[in-house]
Amino acid sequence: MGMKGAGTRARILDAARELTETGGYFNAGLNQVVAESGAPKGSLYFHFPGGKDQLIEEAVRQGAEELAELFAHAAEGRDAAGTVTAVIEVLAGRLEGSGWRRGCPVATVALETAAADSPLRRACSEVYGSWEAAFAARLRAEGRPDPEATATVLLALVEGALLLARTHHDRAPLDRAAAAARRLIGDPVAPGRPGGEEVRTAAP
Amino acid sequence: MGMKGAGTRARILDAARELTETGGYFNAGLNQVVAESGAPKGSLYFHFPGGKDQLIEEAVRQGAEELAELFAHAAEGRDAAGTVTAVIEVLAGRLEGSGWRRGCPVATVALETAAADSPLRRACSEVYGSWEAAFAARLRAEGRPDPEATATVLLALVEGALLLARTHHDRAPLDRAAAAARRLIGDPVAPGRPGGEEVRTAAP
Amino acid sequence: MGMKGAGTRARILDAARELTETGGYFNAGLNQVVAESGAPKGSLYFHFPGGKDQLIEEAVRQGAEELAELFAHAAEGRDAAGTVTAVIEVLAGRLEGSGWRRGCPVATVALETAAADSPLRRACSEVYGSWEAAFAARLRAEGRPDPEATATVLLALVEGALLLARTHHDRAPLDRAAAAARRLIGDPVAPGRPGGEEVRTAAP
Amino acid sequence: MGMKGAGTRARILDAARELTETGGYFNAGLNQVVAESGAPKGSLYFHFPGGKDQLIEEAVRQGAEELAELFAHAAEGRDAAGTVTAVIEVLAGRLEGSGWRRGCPVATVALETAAADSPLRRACSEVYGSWEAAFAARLRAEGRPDPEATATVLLALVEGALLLARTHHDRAPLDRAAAAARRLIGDPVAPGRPGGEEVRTAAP
DNA sequence: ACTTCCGGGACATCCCGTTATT
DNA sequence: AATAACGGGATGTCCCGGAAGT
Repeated sequence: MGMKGAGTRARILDAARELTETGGYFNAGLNQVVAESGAPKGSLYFHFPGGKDQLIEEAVRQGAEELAELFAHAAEGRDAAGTVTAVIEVLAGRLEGSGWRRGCPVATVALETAAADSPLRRACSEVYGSWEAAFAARLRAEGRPDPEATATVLLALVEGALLLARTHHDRAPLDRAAAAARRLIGDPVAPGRPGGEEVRTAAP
Repeated sequence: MGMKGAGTRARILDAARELTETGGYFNAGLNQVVAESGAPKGSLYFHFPGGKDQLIEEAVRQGAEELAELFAHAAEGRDAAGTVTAVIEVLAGRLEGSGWRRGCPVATVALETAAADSPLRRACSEVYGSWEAAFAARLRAEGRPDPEATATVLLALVEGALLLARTHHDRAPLDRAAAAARRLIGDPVAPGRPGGEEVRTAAP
Repeated sequence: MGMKGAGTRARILDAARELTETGGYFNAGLNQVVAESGAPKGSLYFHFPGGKDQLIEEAVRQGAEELAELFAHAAEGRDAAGTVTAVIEVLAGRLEGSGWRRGCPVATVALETAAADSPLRRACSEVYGSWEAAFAARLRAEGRPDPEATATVLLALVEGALLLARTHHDRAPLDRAAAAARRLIGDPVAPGRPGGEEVRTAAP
Repeated sequence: MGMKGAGTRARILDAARELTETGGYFNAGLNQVVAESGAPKGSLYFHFPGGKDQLIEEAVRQGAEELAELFAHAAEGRDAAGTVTAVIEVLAGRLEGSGWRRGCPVATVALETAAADSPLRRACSEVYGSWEAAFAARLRAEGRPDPEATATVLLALVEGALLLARTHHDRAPLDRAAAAARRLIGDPVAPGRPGGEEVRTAAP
């Protein structure tokens, strides 16, 4: 593949990602993708012989990868609670700064295809699974109890808060979710005091 | 309105609600709505002169109303924590029992229209707001601190868990969310001990 | 027919006439007629069992009748040349004053149906014929030569000028047509000097 | 543009022009255009991305261009009066020979869109303006007085006569208009006698 | 490796006319 | 005399995919 071809492919993918992130699978009309990317229509099926589904799947995966890097960056030098706070802060800024367009790049497509058993739905499931795994690893490294369950809950909390914030055009749900996430994770683990009670949420 | 008309209108709305719940705004093609409801096509714009947007908005509101009644029923004779547990239990059953089709009747449309400033998005926002208010009232009645924030967080948690469960075709996220919700709400309020510390999440 | 019925019928006809005059047969959608007249839709086929064609034909005839009265009024106390001038003046005022909507109430429908052999086209032909006859009678009374041909030419001139004025959004074509019409009719007929040179258009 | 594409585009345009000429904007249903041209429906929006309005505008302009060439051909070797006579003769033949379908390719659309402020109406206005200018130039070259006004009047006369002839299914109005046009233009300009009185319509 | 163009179907919308009901 | 609701077809538009032609 020549350099020009790679550039075209990347621009197509970028346009598809943005449109998908904004409004889901059906919002990303191929004509619009072609128009916004400036690519010729014929090129689309050269670069994405699998058609629209392949294009959207790659767009979703690329958007997910972008977020994964963001998570990794937020985790540097922070414990789990700090990481979640930082991640939510970045997500809130992204969302508000884009006019409430850029939320989770996976969620809309996931819901639109949830009933089917398509590769697209499986890709979304895979992405969510990888995020959960990444966060669970982070919690496990800190010695938190039941890291898998907590990771799932934290992801659900973030996704749900993103949904509410986008719908209300108001970042408050994200801030409230951040506070709740800190409570769910619990206090910083003191050195030499491996976890076991951190998830207690109410005083005896 | 005649009896026949009311029946047709209800059937149209039912079909639209089911299709919307399954896959969002674009999944609910009007042709399909007409086909599945058995209604004559000419009647559609008689009953919904506002076109598809009016139809989908009413379908979303109807689906939301259905869930609100479910919430109200789940709350009878239970405290807040028990209510959330019961609600999630019902949602999980509904979701799994429908072949992962019936999740939140609002979420998909909310995400698809989040970027726009349409009446549809505002309707979704309104519905979420009413759910938050209902749950906040429940928490306030028990004397829980900061009931608004907690209600938002609980709704986000449920919505996010529904999203993950639908995407994974696995109810585990909902069960994990239920456990986390109980922790977030805290212990039952003892009589004579009005709230104030219930949101503490870790022992000193 | 009761009074209320007559009123409804008249309002329907008025709305149809206005819409037809503005943009022809297809511009007068029955739904719009019903909406603008405030009449119930069911009434339409009670008052006009012949359907849309009957309605539009009556609307065209009513518009034509209105103009015929206008012509008759303009002719009072004027000779033929003065009448044409006055008629064009009124038409120009009507056209400009209505935002270039009210031109000839017959022409658009006539052109739209010219190819067919429908009652509608025949009605238009009839109306034009009656206008030609009326003007020919006026010319004959003044002793002008070949009144039928001149009447046809004058009508053509007026209709063509209305068409140009409406299209250009500029009344100049009507004023130019008025001047030409005076030239075509010629000098006032002197008593005792029966016609023969009246069509001279320039002074010696 | 490939050869095949150009052919398809031309056939679409031809069908649209014929249907428009016959009965105006609404008579030219796109389905019928597609059917009569034999073009694939998908090609329509490839060749005319502006949709129906673009198609009809181009059809009107093409019909107008065809007539402009006809005028130019009729003017060769004839003075202004002879040109008008020849033009009307050709128009009458065209009209009668087509079963009263082919009149002015602009008029119907012009009237249907006269009230709006659409590009379509402006295109019609432009076409009429160019015809007036062409005829005014012809008159000016012969030294006729006030060529612009006369050109407008002649165009109005021809358009009006076409309207009447189409409506009546009778070419007489055109013949009468031709005679009147000759009178309006006046005698041939004698060499060495630059205009000033040429608009005299009757010999002393 | 890319463009033009074809292909036909689905979309939401609006059309005109009719039927039961009152 | 009028009303609510039906009935289905036509409209213009846009869709995604593939084929022909460089």
